[in-house]
Amino acid sequence: MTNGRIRDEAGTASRILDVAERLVQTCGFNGFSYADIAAELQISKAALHYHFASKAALGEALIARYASRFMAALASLDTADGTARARLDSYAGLYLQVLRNGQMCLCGMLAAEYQTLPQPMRNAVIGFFDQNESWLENVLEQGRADGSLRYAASAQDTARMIVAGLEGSMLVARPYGDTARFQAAAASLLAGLVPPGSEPALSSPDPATAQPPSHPAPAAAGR
Amino acid sequence: MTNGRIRDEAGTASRILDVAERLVQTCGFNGFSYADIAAELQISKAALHYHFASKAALGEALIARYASRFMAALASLDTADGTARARLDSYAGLYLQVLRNGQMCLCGMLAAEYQTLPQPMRNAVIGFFDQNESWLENVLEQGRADGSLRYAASAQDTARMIVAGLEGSMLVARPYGDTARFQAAAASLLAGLVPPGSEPALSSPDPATAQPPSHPAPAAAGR
DNA sequence: GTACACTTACTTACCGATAGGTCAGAGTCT
DNA sequence: AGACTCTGACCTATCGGTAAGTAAGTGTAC
Repeated sequence: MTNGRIRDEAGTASRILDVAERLVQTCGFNGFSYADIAAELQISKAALHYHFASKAALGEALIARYASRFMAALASLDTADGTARARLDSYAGLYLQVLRNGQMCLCGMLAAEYQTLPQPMRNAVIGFFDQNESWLENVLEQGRADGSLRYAASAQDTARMIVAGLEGSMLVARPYGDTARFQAAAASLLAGLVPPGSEPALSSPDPATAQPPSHPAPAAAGR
Repeated sequence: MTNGRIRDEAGTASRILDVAERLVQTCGFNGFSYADIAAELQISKAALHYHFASKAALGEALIARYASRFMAALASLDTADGTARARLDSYAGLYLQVLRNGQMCLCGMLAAEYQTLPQPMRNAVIGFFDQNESWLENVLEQGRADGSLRYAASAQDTARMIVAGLEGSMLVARPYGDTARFQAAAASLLAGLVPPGSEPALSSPDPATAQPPSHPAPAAAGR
């Protein structure tokens, strides 16, 4: 009612992005087709091409939106008060949220498929990691200042280690369908950054509430 | 001359595995086709189906051979004397060797594509990680005994953190085409496991010999 | 030792399904 | 009328996989 849209007020383009994003994060960029999106949205493949001329263009839009949202989430972490260490935990929590949906980080997935991606997508993936890294560098330096974090290597190397460690924790935990696995790995990872005599970093998986590993059949639907 | 083979003494099946392995580690299981292998070996696609009835069967054989070789490498690390810490460094070195070829760990790549894999391949991927984890657990416990390693969490959680951290370091470093990035992340990762007042873990990248990042064009050929 | 049966390791030709993509036009809104 | 959004029909290329055939080697009987 707010506007004259026929279909949905959500906007077809953004609904396409929603579906495509989920598919990439679940099956990879080479693991789905325009037909899959069209079927799910019950529109024609040609309609997809109207909104996104090519799959490569869709991919670019996908990364752009994902990165913009992710950076917005990081900016919102910056406004909340608390130690750098707390922000680092929240950062890991962002990854956990994605994994809870049975999904991989969009850019982590695309990093695996990097060699098969068109150049503009490659650049965007690199850009995403660069932005994460520089945000983390900032947090790490603040953590060194406020005493909530302690690390021997440079802030840059440590930031790279954190990005890599969290991406890898998602990558490996997802096949097991076990978020506790991610939490344990992440906690163990960040434990190396905590001054001695401090409480554990990321909340360790509570055996009472943690979902048990669903080894044969993880969350998301296969194909 | 040793036998009556016409083609090559290497054996067609193993040459198929060689090419397929490289393709999976570079482009992913969904990123190459039987035609790619056939073209490279200059044989027909049907010949591939003679040796491996389906792509799924090829994938299973691929993981089996990769895992068997990897475990053999781990066993050989066990025979060499030295601290647990040294074996941990060598373990990270195995990953580095793969990355130097511009490749991802086979099972790390397949973990990303997990949702699209046939069930037997899924089981094999899980098995690979389980084997790595238990080998690492062993090393970690020995390291605690011989005093060369120190970690707060359980050996199991720490082992999972190491697998995840190294896989993630490969995943992220590869798009940058920069092995130094991997080395820095791995060193920073393992630094958390080293008793205070000890030399750094994995040899940090030497600025003199390290290859510079090849941002626009990494090593392997695109498609 | 040579004829015959059988196996191995392929090839050529082809299949139906699906991939990403194009194009002319129809329906709807302002 | 014109812009916007979308459909149906269609295109070519490629996907994994199959059927039938063949050249060369192996094993066995006589």
